[in-house]
Amino acid sequence: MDAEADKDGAGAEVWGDITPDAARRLVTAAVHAFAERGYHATTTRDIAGRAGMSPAALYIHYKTKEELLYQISKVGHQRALEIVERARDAGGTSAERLAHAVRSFVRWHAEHHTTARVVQYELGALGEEHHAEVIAIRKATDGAVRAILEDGARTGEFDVPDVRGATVAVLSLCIDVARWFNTRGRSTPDEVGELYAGLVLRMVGAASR
Amino acid sequence: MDAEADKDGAGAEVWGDITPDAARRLVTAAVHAFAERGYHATTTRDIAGRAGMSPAALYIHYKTKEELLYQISKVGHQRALEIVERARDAGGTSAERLAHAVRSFVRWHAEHHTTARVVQYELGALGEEHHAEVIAIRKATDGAVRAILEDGARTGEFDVPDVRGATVAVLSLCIDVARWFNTRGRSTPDEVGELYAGLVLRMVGAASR
DNA sequence: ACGGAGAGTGAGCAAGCGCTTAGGCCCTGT
DNA sequence: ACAGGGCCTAAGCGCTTGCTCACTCTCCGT
Repeated sequence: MDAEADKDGAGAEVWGDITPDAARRLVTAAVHAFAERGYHATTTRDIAGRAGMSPAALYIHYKTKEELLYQISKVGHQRALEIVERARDAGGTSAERLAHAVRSFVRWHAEHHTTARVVQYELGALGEEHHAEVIAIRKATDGAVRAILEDGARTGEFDVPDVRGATVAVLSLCIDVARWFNTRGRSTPDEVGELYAGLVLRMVGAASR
Repeated sequence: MDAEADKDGAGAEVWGDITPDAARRLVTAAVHAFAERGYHATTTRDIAGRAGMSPAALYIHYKTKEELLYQISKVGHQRALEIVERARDAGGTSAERLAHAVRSFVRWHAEHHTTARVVQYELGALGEEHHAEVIAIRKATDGAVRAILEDGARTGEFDVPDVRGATVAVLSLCIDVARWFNTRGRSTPDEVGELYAGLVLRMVGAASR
């Protein structure tokens, strides 16, 4: 837990290391615009305007509008993958690792719900090659969660007859947080993460231990 | 279970009673186009083309492209609401009613995943008034699920400390089916409904009874 | 002092957008 | 026989879109 306090979920600890300054402003502007209206309803003029520059300036830093989406989608997917891989490779019981995965994955989707919304719901707007690249990262994420569930099922720690189906359900539950979460709601990202970790442990039959 | 066999989920038992014939063809064409590419990326020419008519013909049956989305969104939301209300008002224990709700709600989202995708993920493209109308239906859906959970929590049938949070999680899990389900996948709508009903019962602590 | 690279702008192009208009075909009631 | 409404099309209007171009400004090494 380092420096954050990111009011709207599209902030520094995700895009902080992009240079030059104008390129970073463009990315965060695009994240907000894409999350609010969707990729296709966002104009390059809108992005440039939010970043405080003229429409033409966008093309100095990015070749096309789609490349801007690609940058957001790729980095976002990589961050999400790192989170579940860290949980998969952590120590402890399968239940602890699953709880860790859900807690941090959900917290990321809530905290960065603006970015996450673009990452999870705008990938259909990517070009063919970029789309395939992102799908590969998603498969790895799916694999990491499934690995935890398989471990727990094998050791008898979980009661999961359909590992593949349960994997889909767990990921589904977490991803959908990006759709409904908003900062003006009742719960904090930490609270949602904690609640969801508990719900998922019950789902896989690990709560009574 | 009446006449169905709806190959792609945008079919007869949802839009079958729209007249005249051309209007129905336009709606189903729009459902497919919106689900595939999203509302903003779909052109009126594309919709008309899929329906086998000229672009201008669209405006004989619908005032605007947005009104087409509104029709789809409103009818779809109403159908979804009916499903959970029927489960809420059914007889049996809270667990039976919850299982019924999840099973049929999930099955609907899987069977009509094309329609459901538009219903669940394109409502942001609606105009202000239409959006408000649809949000009201969604609140009613949320209320119906919460009512079942509250019943079970009051009678001690469920173990749910946070009813509001659990309601969000249950609905979230069901809705997200529309995003990932496809007919070329491993599971049928019935199978996913059954699996999810079981997972949700465990989530609310009702499985061990 | 000054040439060249990097970063930015104002104007605007070609294409595509949602939607309208003028007119034609065909069915129906009288 | 024929007026009138319902349904449809070809053509196209006004506008916005993603993106480009010619150009300017500022900074920096020599």
